[in-house]
Amino acid sequence: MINYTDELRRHNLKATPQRLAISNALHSYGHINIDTLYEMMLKKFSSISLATIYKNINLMLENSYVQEVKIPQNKSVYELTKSYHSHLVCTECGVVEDIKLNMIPLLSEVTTSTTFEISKTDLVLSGLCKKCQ
Amino acid sequence: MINYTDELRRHNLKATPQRLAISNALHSYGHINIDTLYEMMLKKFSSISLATIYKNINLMLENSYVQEVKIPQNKSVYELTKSYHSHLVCTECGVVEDIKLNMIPLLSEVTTSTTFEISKTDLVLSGLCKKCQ
DNA sequence: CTTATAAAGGATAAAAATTATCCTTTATGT
DNA sequence: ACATAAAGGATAATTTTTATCCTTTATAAG
Repeated sequence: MINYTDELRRHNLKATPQRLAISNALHSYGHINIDTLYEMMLKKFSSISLATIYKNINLMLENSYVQEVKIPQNKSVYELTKSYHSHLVCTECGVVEDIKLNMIPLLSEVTTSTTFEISKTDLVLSGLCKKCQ
Repeated sequence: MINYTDELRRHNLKATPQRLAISNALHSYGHINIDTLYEMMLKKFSSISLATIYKNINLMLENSYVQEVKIPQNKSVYELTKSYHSHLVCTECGVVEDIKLNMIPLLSEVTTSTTFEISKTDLVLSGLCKKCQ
């Protein structure tokens, strides 16, 4: 159980018990969708409202405290913001993993072939994890 | 106006007037979301149902006739299936462009660092297009 | 060129997902 | 300790997507 009080405040978010619990759920799961997060939260706060989950995730997104990962043919998952990385998704069991990849060569390829000024890169690699192969 | 009759049939989809129009809308727009597609279709079929749009897009996705592109902080757009490519998205005006990038080096990097067997790669590069810079 | 039939379209209801509202409670700066 | 803006909970309202039901139609076979 990490204490995320300061980290929340650093992102201009009041450190409420619900937000601390969301932070810990995100940390322990790594990646979690709204429904699962709601279920997890219900265990700690039996009367928490689903609206609270939505309001918080949206606010946390606005304040860059969490990131959304859009998963092909599935619901988005959320993660605590950390240094840049890509994602691996298992199409069988749905597990999501982080992976650090060097995007520099790709980005310079973009620079030479287009006039876009890229500021953000979202890469999701789908396939089978070890267990599901 | 391209005739997509054969192309639809090749994907086991009956060539109805509505589907031919959807095909042409996808072709002329390149990338289009559900709402815009519905608006476009209403011009040709004043009484087309939104349900028809959803049913067709879902069926076309199942039959790999179209692909979904999940856009960060926005609604998904759809495109006719074509050879593999990545996407550029302008965060200002929302325009979506295709871009061919060599993913081989990246994928071999994945192979050496993980046990995942990758079968699909979704890359979305966000930034500013020429006009919006 | 008919005809039979499975499938598609339209209208609409239902369900699912997300956001807004309103009032009570609480985190936090002073 | 207190004042206050903000957050939580309950719930309504919206929005998005899917299901249902009946009519129409694309298409394959004769």
